[in-house]
Amino acid sequence: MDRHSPKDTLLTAAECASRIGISVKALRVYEAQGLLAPLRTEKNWRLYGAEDIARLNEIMFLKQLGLSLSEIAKLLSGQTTDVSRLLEMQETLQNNRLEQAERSLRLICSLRAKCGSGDRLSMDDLLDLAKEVQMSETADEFAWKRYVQARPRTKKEPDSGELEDCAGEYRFDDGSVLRITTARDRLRVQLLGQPACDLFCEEADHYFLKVTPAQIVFSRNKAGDIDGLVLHQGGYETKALRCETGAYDKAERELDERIKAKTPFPGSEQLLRKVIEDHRKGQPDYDSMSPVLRSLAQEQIPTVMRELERLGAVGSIEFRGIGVDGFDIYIVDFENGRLEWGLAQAKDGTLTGLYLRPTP
DNA sequence: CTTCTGACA
DNA sequence: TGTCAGTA
Repeated sequence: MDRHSPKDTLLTAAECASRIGISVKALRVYEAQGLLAPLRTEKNWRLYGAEDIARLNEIMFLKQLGLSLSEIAKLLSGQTTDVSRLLEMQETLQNNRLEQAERSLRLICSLRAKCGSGDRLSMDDLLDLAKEVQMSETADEFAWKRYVQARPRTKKEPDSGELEDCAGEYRFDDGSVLRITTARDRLRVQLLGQPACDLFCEEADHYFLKVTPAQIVFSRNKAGDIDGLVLHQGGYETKALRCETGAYDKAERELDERIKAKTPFPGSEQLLRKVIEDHRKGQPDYDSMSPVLRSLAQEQIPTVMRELERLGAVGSIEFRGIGVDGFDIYIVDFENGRLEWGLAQAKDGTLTGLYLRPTP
């Protein structure tokens, strides 16, 4: 079957290379690595069509994230390029870089001002600076992990007995519990306060969700028994260890009691005030957040700052109750309006969830 | 004059 | 990846 419609322009290797700004050699190397498969003329000349250029975009995107050609080959094998998925990743990557650059620039400017006025930089200043540099280095890693996580997957029949092996309860470092159950021919995953989701097998011990780009990879001990799992979601990899059965039910009962008794997390109102003021200043305490929330908060900060500026000072805060997902819900009155805020904390006090929305 | 492959840096 | 040789 012809992959190209008649009106598609086909480019020779030289044209293709010069229009993109790479070398013909590079094109040949990509092809040798199995990344590209352009058409050929009778004389065996390469012809690049739109699909090949799309693939080339994908290759160059992954390359700029620091992946080697062989890693890219593994990632792309058997997949055809999904341009809209690629564009979405490009957009979030560049937005992240933009925000990262602005953060770095703000810090650098303030430190330069300090230097210029003759002050010596403090230990904290230098540590902050180093951390900032480190963050901009690792930021790209999230981008390709997210890309890998968003990759389309095809399901396969799991080996017999594997589903039963995986079923059980698992606890994350922050204390939250995840339950894996078998249902007919598949696994289901349940996180407290959230609806159960079907899991689909991709390969042995590797499962994926269809409702959201996320995967669960089970790990086995030397005896071959499942002893934990890693949740891949939102660019993050979070590990959980198998725990005693009943932990999930216990956590569920505790949550039910909290909901009935309307008991907020200890000190959560005070925490909310601090969170709001930190956001107003544009300096949320990222260290007290879970990694997933941290990246969300970093993406949202410009929007939230604008909103808080519009709303003005905080007036009264009223506790509304506990949501089914365990969030403490507050109605916050500001000078110029009111908002519903929700926040969730892990047992160790880490902020794991945060949202704000107009009051219904 | 150009591309292609394969070798070597 | 760049470059070079020997072809088609």
